[in-house]
Amino acid sequence: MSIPRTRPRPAAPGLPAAADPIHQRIVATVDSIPRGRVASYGQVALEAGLPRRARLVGRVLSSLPQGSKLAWHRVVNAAGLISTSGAVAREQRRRLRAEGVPVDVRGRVDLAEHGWRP
DNA sequence: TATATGACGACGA
DNA sequence: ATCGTCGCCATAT
Repeated sequence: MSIPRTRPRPAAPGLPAAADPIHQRIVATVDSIPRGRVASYGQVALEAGLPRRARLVGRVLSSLPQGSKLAWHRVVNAAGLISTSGAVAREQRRRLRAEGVPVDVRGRVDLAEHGWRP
C-alpha cells in the first residue's frame, strides 16, 4: 500500500486564525487574567493546556485585530519585562499603570507582587 | 526545500 | 544579575 505523500495541513487554510480552537483557548486564558494582575507567556500557555508553547501565545497576541477587547497588556515575559516594543510597549505600560500595576523605568513588573496566581 | 525570525523560556557558566 | 545556548514551532523569505 502506498502511503499518500500528503502532509497534514493546518485545519482550514484560509479561515481566520481566530477560528482555530488552539487560538481560542489562548484567548480564553488571557481573558481570565484578573484586572490588576499579570501573567507570563509561558504561564498562559500552560494554563491553556499548551505547555512549552509560550511563543505561540506571543504570536497569537501579536496578531490580534485592532480594537480587540482582550486584555493583552496583562501578559509579559517570564522576567516580568514588557516584551513588546515601540508604541505598543508604551500603550502596554500605560494600560498596566492605569489599572494599578506598577511598571518600573525598565518596563518591568514585579511578578512576586502582581503575578497572576490561578 | 532550507534558513531566518520572533510580543518566549529553561538552564548552565 | 547577565550572557550564551538550546528547545520550541508557525511564518516569512
